[in-house]
Amino acid sequence: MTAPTKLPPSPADHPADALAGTPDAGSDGASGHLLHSPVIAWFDAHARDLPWRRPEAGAWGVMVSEFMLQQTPVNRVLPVYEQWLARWPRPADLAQEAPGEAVRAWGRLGYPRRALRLHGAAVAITERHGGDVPSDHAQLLALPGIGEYTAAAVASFAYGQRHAVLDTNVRRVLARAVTGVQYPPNATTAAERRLARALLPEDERTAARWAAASMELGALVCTAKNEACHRCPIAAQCAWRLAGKPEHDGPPRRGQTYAGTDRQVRGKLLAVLREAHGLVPQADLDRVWHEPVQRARALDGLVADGLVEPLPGGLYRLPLT
DNA sequence: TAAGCGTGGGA
DNA sequence: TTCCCAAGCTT
Repeated sequence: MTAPTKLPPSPADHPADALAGTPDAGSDGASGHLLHSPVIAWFDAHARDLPWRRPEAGAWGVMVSEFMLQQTPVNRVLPVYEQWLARWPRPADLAQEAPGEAVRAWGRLGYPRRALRLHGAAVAITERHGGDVPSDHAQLLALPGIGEYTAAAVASFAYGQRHAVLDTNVRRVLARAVTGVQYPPNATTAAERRLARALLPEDERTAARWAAASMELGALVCTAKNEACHRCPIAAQCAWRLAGKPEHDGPPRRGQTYAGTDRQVRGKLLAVLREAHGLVPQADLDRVWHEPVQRARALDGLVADGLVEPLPGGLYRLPLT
């Protein structure tokens, strides 16, 4: 039970009701939703001009951006996104490349398995969908590297469909504005999905607008730290703020360990492979980490993941197939 | 369900 | 410097 002790007297399983104008009022009618209208109006005035939001980006551009933005900040994605789309303007262009080229072009965005999966998705789109990014949520979900969030995001942003787009930004906005807590749970819960669905405007175009707007609000105003309530269009209705902004209790938010882990070693190994042009001898890889057991384990992991291709004679390269 | 998976910037 | 965080997915 994550509901705060003090909330408007609405049924616990239908918290959205508390925000509708009247119990039976449509959530997107001319009367406007208590959250939708101000957030969408704010978005119209303050949305960033990001390349994947421009019409010419197309569904492929949206999809590429969503892969790159999985756990990577916008500012770091921007230059790589531009180069990627210039080089591979359509899924089929990427599909005919070696997967290692995708890994190399991915650069330092992090989590390079995403590059491999994006390549795999491009192959699947070319083979199964005639080279066009599918608009169907289930077909998107079936592609490698696409989970619940990304499928909803592509369907909504690229095709204007009505889906609950529940990313970390939206989760935080809903946790605060509706549930009245500082942070959402570590893992997405059924209650959060229910709430996001309940808050979805009926009208398809409005729903898509709401998805982008609520996400942007979380990214620019309702941030994890140093939230800017004075710039928030729904500060007056925010349950968390009205409750006096109580600090997160409960279990500590899961942190990410990195220093000294296999992950760090994998990163160093792959950096060598990325920057090399020809085949890389084992000795060049051995130089990145002093501890041989962990080094070997990390390299084995990269091979197992398909990020590195081992060749006879102790040589390595990014995958050709 | 929880752990594993990169990288770099800002507080 | 250290810690926290950034449009998640997969197993």
